[in-house]
Order: sequence, then C-alpha cells, then structure tokens
Amino acid sequence: MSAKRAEPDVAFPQAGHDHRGCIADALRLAEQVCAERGARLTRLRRRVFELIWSSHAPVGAYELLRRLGKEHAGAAPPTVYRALDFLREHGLIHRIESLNAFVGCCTPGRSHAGQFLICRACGVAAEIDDPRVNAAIERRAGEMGFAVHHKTIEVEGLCPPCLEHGKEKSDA
Amino acid sequence: MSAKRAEPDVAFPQAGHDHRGCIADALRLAEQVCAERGARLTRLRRRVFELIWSSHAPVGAYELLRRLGKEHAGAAPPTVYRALDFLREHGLIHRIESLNAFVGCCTPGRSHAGQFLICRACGVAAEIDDPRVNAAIERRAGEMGFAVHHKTIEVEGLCPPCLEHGKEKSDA
DNA sequence: CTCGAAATGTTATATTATAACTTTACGTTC
DNA sequence: GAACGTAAAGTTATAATATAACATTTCGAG
Repeated sequence: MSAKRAEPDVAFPQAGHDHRGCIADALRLAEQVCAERGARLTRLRRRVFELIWSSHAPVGAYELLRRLGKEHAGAAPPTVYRALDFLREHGLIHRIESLNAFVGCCTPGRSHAGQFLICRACGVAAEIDDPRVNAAIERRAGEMGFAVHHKTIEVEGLCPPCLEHGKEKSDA
Repeated sequence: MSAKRAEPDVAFPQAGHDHRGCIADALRLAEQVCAERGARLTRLRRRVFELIWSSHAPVGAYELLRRLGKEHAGAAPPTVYRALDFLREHGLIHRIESLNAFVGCCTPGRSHAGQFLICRACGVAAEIDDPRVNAAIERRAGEMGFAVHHKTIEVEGLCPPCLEHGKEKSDA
C-alpha cells in the first residue's frame, strides 16, 4: 500500500506525496497499538482517525463532525469528542492547543513530547521530537526545581514549500 | 512600593511574597511601555491588567468579566476581549493556549519567546525565556527549512512549593 | 443465552470567542 | 470652546468549542 516511510514521517510532505500510503500506514500502526493494548478500535473510532489523517493539517472537532455527519446519521458533538478522547488516550493523535484542533501522531507508542512545527500558510503540522529541545526544557525545569509532567510545544511559521512558492491556504 | 525585582521575576513566587509590589511594578512598566508607544492605557484596560496581575496564575476571560462586572456595569465579553487584545498587542500579557487563559508578562518590551512553566496544583505560571530552549528550536527549524514566526511553549508540572507541600489548588 | 461493561445515541447546556452596529469619549483643528 | 473625526466602549446577537447527564445499543465473557 505504501512505499514510503522507512523512518518516521517527521518532515513536511512534498506536494504529491503518497498520502493514501500515509493513511494506510497510520491505520496499520493504530491497529497494532490497539491490539497490543486490548483497546477496541471500533468502526466509529477508526473512521474519525481516518478523517483526521485525511490531511497533515490539524482538524477541528466540528469539522470532523461535519465530515462524519454526511455518512453517519446521528453524529453529535459527543460522538466526535469521545472518539478523540479514545485516540488521544492511546497516543494515536495529538491536540494542537493553539488551534483547538487535532492531528495524527506519526509515532504512536514512541516517545511523545508532542512538538510541532505548524505552517501558517498551508496549515500542515509536522511532528518533531527533538531531543535537544526536550533536553533544554528539562534542564531549565530541573534548575528551577520544577517537575515536568507534560510539554506543549507548538511553533508557528512557514514550511519549506510555502516559503518557496509564497502560496497561501492550500492543504496537504 | 516594592523592594523586590531587581531582576525579572521569572521564578515561582514564595508564599507570602510581596504581591502588591508585583502589581505596582507591572503597572509601572505597562505605563512606561504605553507612554513610549503612544498607546492609551485607559481606565478599563488598566483595570483588566490589574485583575490579570491579581495572581500569578493565568485567568480566563470570563473570570475577568465576572470580577470586572462587580464594579463595572455593562461589562460584556467584548469589553474584556478588547482589553485583552490591546494588552497582548503591546506585549503586556500572554495567552496560555493550553488553558485558554491570560497572564501578565514579566518582561514587557523585552525578548518574548513566551515560554511558561505552569503548576498543575496551584495554577501559577512562571515565564521563562530560556535561550537554550529557543536555540534548540531555532536550530531544528533551521535544519528543516522552517521559518519560525511564533513559539508556544507551555510546560505543565509541579512547582517547587507544591512539590514540597504536596498541596492542591491554592493560589498565588 | 444472559449478563455486565463498554460504546454510542440523545438532549441539553457550559465555556470561550467574535461579528456587527451604536454610542460615548477625547484629542485636534479652527 | 465648538465642530469634527477617530478611537474606545457599549450593546445585542451569535459563532465555535466542549462537556454533562442520562438512555439505549452493542458485544464479548462466561
């Protein structure tokens, strides 16, 4: 289904990358994670997961609801939020606090600092998990006697393709 | 009015610190910044600013509205949001994305990466501006060809006093 | 098959934020 | 100091995001 992704997909996708493959890979990983944990990736949860993965740009809960509603009668806000809660509990997606939106996790089961570079032109969020950034934060926190529980690192700016083409608001 | 703060107040306040002094200092700095910029720190804006500074814990817009409402007839959401917009434009406060809340800036006019350590027990947010954290992020972004525009760095955990006393939900 | 727990459906509402238009305040010019 | 223009604040309505609470359905374990 997919030839790419020998390594975690941490870069910004090139135009015309094999996105069908991204989705398939993500779904396969999600199934694997859920199987290991005995978590039930139901039809609804899987569908929400696919909708989130339909692009590399974070999606809002109500946008998911709109997309879901067309095929799923009786979908209401709790429908979506519960699926999102499940997916987050199992590390399959992340919430982008600065956008009130959700994006697929490229490395479920792995580290998980939750660091993102987010393009303000195309909306794409690239998950990075830079050990130097983590170390710098842990170090400073340690110096101040602060016990770190969770980090939110969201960097807004322009991704390489958008910098080059000077384009606005397309999608990936 | 205040003896403390020869240096920016970047640490977690000790119990019983001179908070009146914090407010007075913040207000003085804000007046200075506004004067330099020809910005009008009106009575309303000043009052919202004081309310934000009434603690070191970020405050929600509607909480500000409730506090304001007791003394300011006809206060409505736009009243507060417009004041918040003004204060943010001039770098006098920060928005904490992960809390949908606002907190005073300790170093208006200065650098401004907007990095916070936020205690999940007492709610206090300490603004740090760690050059190593900044450098690590800039470096990674540079390697990826990403042009950084704005960083959101919010670290949740336990501050030293709360770690020691194992206490919950007081305030500063 | 039955039971119990987990998932989902359903209705209502809380919380956060902004749009759009009106009125008031206030500095500037004459 | 009167007239004007702009910035600020008032006012009403509504958009966008999120959760509470209870009913029903699904589904696997036994």
